[in-house]
Amino acid sequence: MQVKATVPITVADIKSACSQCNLLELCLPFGMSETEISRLDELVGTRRKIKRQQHLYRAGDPFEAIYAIRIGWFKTDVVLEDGREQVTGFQMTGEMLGLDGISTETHSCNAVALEDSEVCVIAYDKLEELSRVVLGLQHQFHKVMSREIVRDHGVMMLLGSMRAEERLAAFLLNLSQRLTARGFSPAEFHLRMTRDEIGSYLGLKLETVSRAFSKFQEEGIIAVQQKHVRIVDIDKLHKLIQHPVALR
Amino acid sequence: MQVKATVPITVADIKSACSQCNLLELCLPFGMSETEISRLDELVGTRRKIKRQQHLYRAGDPFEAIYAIRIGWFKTDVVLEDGREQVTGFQMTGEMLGLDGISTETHSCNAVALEDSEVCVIAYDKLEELSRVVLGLQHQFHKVMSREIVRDHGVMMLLGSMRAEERLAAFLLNLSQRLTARGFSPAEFHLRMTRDEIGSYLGLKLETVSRAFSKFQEEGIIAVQQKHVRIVDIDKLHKLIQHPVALR
DNA sequence: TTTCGTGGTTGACGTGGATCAACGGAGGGC
DNA sequence: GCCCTCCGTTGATCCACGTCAACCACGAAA
Repeated sequence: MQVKATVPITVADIKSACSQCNLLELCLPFGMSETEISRLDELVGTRRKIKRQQHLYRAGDPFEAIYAIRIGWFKTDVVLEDGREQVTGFQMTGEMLGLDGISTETHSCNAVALEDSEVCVIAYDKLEELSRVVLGLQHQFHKVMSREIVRDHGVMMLLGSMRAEERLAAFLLNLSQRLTARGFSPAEFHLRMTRDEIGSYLGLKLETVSRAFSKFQEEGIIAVQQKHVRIVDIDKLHKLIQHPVALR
Repeated sequence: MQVKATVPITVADIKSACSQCNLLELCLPFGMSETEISRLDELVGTRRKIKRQQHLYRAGDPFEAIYAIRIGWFKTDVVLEDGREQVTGFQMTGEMLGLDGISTETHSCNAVALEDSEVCVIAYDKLEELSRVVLGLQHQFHKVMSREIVRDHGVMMLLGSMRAEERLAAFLLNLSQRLTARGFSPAEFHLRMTRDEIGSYLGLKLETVSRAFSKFQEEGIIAVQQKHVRIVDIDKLHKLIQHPVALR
């Protein structure tokens, strides 16, 4: 194992998460001043590695912390008594998990790693405490929660008012946009989730998702092979949503 | 909804909103101490009356305040460029509106009064400021936002995984439960929204909503007449969700 | 290398809810 | 009072997506 240059790894490095982290502009510290961010370092107590398919938390677990994803992908889902599962979101680097737990002090959904991942553990009581003194933190945390609410409304729109192909188009555009913000290619990526999980998220059956992928491919909009997707014609993708196939 | 006896309105009543308000245990001050609540009175600057069908705010409006409903009913919705509308929620007395605006400092949805209504205007900068010193306020505000996220996940479940009759059953049970919490009859109420609006919320067409109402009536689960609903057999309503008609 | 299991694709067919259409009833405005 | 508009109901028909089933691709384990 080689270490970059000759900087010794100290306890400080491990502890001082935020100020050293390259996810600044994607994560909770976004928009905060340098001095504010340096105060955040006391916030992230631990990091936690989660292997693929393992739970970060489960519905019913007592709520203690929220999590910022450092590396990897997660899905969150809720499950009905009869076993029906609804995926409520896919989260990637820099995004927050666990906000659902604040309301009842118990998590109300499951968070599962889609690949080997790592999260920063942010003790909630510490966050409340610190956000009383670090103004930027309070503000940014509220924004993060609000953004989640807005995102959820978008998903409702998708589930309540769009047809299968529009939903998939919206899904792909959303992924592309979030990957771009993280410096990845906007046009080419690997899906971390199965067709079944995409279907659950989009309110469709996996066969319908698969057929929509194939249709897009036939029409020269994307190139798919299993989990690998390349967006060939992003305009067409946009138009699919703006001008639905059937005028209704 | 019945109106409480007519108490003369004084200036004190108007200014000292929270400590005098009978919505304490439903609204933002929930769980706060008496001294904490008395500090909230400086928070609610104004009240605002909104007539039926009028907007409290519109998508695109600059965000300045959140709102607590004192009297009345609202719906929130998002509208796509092509005109498709998705109702994202129905809000009643004691519930909060405007949380969507925090993330971008611009409202992302419309809030429309379903009947003549009145809200408490809570300036957001004041809220942030005060929640730094009043611990209970900070905590409660976070809970309110988190609860909204959890509620949204429930709607996703509904839209993504339930069939038409289950959706309507879940909707009616949810209304019943919220009305009960406000001291109204759990079994008999007036809907403030049209079939079309219910349909938009539930991801169904108004005809489907109407048919589901009729079906429930035939089966002796409810009695409906236009907007008046009486739940006759609440157990059957619960079972409709727990044991969906078709085993799948 | 083969086998096995999981995940993805594709076709044939069924159906729940959308669409189209006609009508009836309630309530507000005058 | 009457009109007019909006809203709700119900029936007939259609179609987007679900269901069922067969098969294929890929990666891990043996």
